[in-house]
Amino acid sequence: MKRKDNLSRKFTFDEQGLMLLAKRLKEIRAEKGISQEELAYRSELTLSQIARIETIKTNPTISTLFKIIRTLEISPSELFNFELSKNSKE
Amino acid sequence: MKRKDNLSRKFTFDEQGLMLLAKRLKEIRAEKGISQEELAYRSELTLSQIARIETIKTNPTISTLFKIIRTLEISPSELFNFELSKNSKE
DNA sequence: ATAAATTATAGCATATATGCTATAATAAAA
DNA sequence: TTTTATTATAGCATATATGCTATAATTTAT
Repeated sequence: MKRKDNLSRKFTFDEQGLMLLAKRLKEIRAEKGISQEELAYRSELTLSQIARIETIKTNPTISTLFKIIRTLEISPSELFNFELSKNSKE
Repeated sequence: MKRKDNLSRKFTFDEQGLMLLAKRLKEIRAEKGISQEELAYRSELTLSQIARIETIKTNPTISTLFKIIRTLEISPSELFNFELSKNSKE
């Protein structure tokens, strides 16, 4: 069988960052007064994906976020207007 | 069989945004004088993934970028310090 | 209180991100 | 030029992102 003893292989899921991102997205979406559904529609994403991002159920790709950024007519820096702690592991 | 006529289902790959991101990452990495390999090591990512990002071969997840941001000791806004055109499709 | 709108969950299918391991191609240094 | 370091490619395996479709839960409006 030789399954490759690669059990440690793990993908990243940065809770802290994702949490801050979710918060920021909710804020901006609220400011603009647009529903998840409308954001999804205008961004050509699905409602479920927007909801997943805001509830921290997914680790979105940057392209997905770029779509949202374009729809909200903000600059990337605005969505990422928060700080990460030095080391999430501590 | 009923394969579900879902041939239009497409994932996002925002060339323009990914290109700007790659450029920005290279810039910052150069400023800090750190090699792809060292960045990979310190970020707990692989060299191949860093290279893929810089050569626009992948659409990284935001958590992967957060790891890089932490390693470079910058704020998220610094890596995303660029503008996207209104609509990438035009 | 009830209807309507919005947000959150869920499960399945497919596309893709990432790790891992080599190797190749380039660039920098000797 | 010949090493040496750095960047770029490649292929396979596994984990996960996302679409799609319902439905449930929650919030807001009437």
